[in-house]
Amino acid sequence: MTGGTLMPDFADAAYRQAFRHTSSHILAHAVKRLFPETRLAIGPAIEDGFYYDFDREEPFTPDDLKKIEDEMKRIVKADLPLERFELPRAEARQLMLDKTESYKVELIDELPEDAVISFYRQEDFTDLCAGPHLEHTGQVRAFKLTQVAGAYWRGSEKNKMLQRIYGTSFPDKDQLRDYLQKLEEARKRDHNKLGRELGFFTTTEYIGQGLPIMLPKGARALQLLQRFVEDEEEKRGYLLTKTPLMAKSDLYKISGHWYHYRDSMFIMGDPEKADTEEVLALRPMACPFQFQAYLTRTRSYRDLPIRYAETSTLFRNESSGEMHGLIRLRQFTISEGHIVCAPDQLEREFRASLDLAAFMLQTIGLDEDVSYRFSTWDPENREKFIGSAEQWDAVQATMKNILDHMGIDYAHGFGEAAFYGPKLDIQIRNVFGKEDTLITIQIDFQLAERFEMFYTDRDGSRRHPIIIHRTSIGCYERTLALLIEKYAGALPLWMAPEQVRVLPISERHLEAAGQLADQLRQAGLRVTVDDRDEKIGKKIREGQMDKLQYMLIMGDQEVDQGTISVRSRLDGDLGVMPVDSLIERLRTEVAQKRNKV
RNA sequence: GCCGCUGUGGCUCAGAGGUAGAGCAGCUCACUCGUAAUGAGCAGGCCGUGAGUUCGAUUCUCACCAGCGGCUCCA
Repeated sequence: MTGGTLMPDFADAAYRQAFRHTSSHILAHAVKRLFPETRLAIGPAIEDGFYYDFDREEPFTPDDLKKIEDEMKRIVKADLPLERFELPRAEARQLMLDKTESYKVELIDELPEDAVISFYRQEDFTDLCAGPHLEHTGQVRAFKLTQVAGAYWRGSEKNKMLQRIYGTSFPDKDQLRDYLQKLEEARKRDHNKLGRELGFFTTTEYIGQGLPIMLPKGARALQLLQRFVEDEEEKRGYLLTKTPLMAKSDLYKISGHWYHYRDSMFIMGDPEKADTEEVLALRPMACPFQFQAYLTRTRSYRDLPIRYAETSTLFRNESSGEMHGLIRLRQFTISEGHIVCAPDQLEREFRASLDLAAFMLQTIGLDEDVSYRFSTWDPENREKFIGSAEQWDAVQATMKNILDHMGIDYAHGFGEAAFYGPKLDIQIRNVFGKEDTLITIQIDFQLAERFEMFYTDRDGSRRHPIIIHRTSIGCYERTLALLIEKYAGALPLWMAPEQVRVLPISERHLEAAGQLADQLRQAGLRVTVDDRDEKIGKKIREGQMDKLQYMLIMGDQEVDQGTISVRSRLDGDLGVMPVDSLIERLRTEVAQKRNKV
């Protein structure tokens, strides 16, 4: 390896990064050979591969990708050495100017004064690069270009959109093949495909983007999740509210949404006339509504904390390219709650909120799949946030303190805070590896003041409470999406829309099957009967494809003996058992909310 | 919103400048069946929507709608 001393061990992250980084240079080299007019932007290694951003008038077609891959193969086969060299700033700049690489010139100009400016050269291809790299292009034995996508220069939509070519690479063909195969397997779990196939949800062009129809299976699953969340919150001292889905612009003006969030709001009427006429808007968040509940009477420190919870449906006018399956929607429902508390209660309530979230994740089986992100403001971007720097610094320090006390291992989300305060986001990756926020817990030190929310303290003084905005299970639709992916559509029994299906072997067992179904329903189970005139093999096959956890076979033997033959999705034929034992078994599994993958 | 790809019966997909096929699903009939597909027959499509090019378009062009992968934004 040049510019480093790492052993060629692909399991080592640093080596892997150099490997992928060299791969991106090979990609850029091939592109420059085939399309010399292309300008180079940047080309880093990423988690499972690499990309390179190019500026070229013509879009790269799938055909071009093949040609580029072939050219890359030639570069690999030539086993070109990568040479590192350094240049003083002026010469470095001139080199890139000579090559008309304007993006590289821009990068050089922004390097700090004392930066070492290094380049890597393979044959006639030279790229500004800190390295490190592999020694020869021949080491990249297996690679594949996976897709082309648009990406803004320096990640800002104000800049030109470049073309990004993604690829992945490995030391040998077997590893590449395994990786691509795993990717293929993962895609079979894609909730957006599986969820539709299994009949959880659908969309229609007449209703619109980001507005799914929850079909009976999906609706039932959501209902089960909601009941669970609402019951658990009640146990933990939350008070239920049910607030309107819309309000006058006046409410959002106080909260600041009107000024910080308006582009994402559905507004009925002319927003320009909001100062003189009644203009209603669908709510993008329920916080100001619950604050109105708090304001119905004077509050004492003895009343605090007050924990409000609501299964709240929200509306956000997302841009067209942002909607995705059940992950990003224009109308969605979250387990929203606001805890109004005194400063000395903050840590305890924050911990309790996180404990509740952790309990939820554990119960639905996603606890192993999440990561934490501490999202703070960006002092350079004052338009996006309200409040003073002193306030932000203070509350962020408080929050960091709490998180560190709790020993939470978090990443830092710079500039990712809500406009009114910092957050702890619980992040999860979907089947494509894309990260989204599942749960969020936010500390708000602004809105109580704006809404003139007070409590009377021990000494008789009026103080503003602090507010924790939190979700306990997050957005229900998003959670369902991740559950479908996690369990490949086979939801744990307690939240399965159809828990058991009775399969009569022939027509003469229909009556007994119906009676069994009734008996199971009496025991609180969700049961159907496959009463079609089909062979048992076919019914079982379709039951497996429907991802049923349990199928019950009813034939002569069972009718005679008063037993039932049980087939479980995971363990196959469990043999016959008395109906009472079956009911006991299923009820226990439901009561324990058991998760099996 | 931006870049790219896609859009043929419920689903998976063929197809070609002269107005459409297969498998599965559905329906009917026969079979009454023991742990992942019984057989035969029938029916089902303004080829996403609108405009343009053309003697003629589902096939070519454009716009819109919807779906997908990114970017930006975000629960």
